[in-house]
Amino acid sequence: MTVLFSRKCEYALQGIIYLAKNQDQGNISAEQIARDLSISKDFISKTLQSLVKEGIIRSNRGKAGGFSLARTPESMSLLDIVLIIDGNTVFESCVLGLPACGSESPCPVHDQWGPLREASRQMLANTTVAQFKPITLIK
Amino acid sequence: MTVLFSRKCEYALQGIIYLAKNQDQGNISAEQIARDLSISKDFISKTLQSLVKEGIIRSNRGKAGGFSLARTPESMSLLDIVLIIDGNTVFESCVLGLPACGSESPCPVHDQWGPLREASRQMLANTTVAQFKPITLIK
DNA sequence: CCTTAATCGGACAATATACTCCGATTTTAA
DNA sequence: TTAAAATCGGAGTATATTGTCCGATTAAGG
Repeated sequence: MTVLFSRKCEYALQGIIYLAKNQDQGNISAEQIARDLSISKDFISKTLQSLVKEGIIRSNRGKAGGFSLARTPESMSLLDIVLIIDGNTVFESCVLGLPACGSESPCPVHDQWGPLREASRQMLANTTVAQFKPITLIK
Repeated sequence: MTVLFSRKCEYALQGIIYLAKNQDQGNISAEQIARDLSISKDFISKTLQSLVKEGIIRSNRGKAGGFSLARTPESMSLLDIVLIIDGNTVFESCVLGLPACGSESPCPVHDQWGPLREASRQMLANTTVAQFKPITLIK
């Protein structure tokens, strides 16, 4: 099991953080990202393509092509990426999977989970990709 | 994607809550549980067998057999069940999946996620199966 | 114009999770 | 003793996720 997000989502986050860290290099190939982050080139490539479709990053084909940010890293929150890749079901449904749980007939942890979920959401919404620039991505 | 726990874990929680609610009936068959919770008989059966192995619930074969709680519902926390089925990786590793993240070199959300994770854990640890007795499980 | 290097897209393979089937065993009770 | 009803265990199937392969397309540069 992943902690909270899918593997694909985790890679998307790592990839976009990598692009922010190396923003000055211009286009960065999937090959380079894959090598430095120790993940599959084809998989990170596919994942980044999803972000391209949403306009979060840009891609250029051909020689000297690659990926680059489409906006400033300061304007991209982690939540933006999470919502694109995993959607927002994490922030909805009952944490215990109880079908009848809801505000009208809450389960015993419903009212406790709500604030925790909201705090997680805020944490992701208030953290920008730019804040990861000084962070080491590799082990 | 499930919210936080595997489907199997969610079923285990629902199953054990069902047993607590109907504790006075003695042995309860997987068939009855499956029917009332609208989940597969074979799957809930397998899932409950995991809990039997851990001594959380009891099982009896043969006619009039079925499952029943091995301890009082007041003494069983949600965390007990979660740890048995899903383990505690949810309460460890970096929420973003960053390989290098840890207390010595934390990612930007590391210090925020820690308390949230701990609060989730406490929520599960402090909530007993008994508290779900008045809760409706079906939709 | 040709080679090289890159994304793109579709199909495919591998793995993990979710779920099913069925025969063996156990127990109750007629 | 026999039939019914239940778990147990092992194997198998289905589906979703994860990861791979490769040919088509695009662009740069000699």
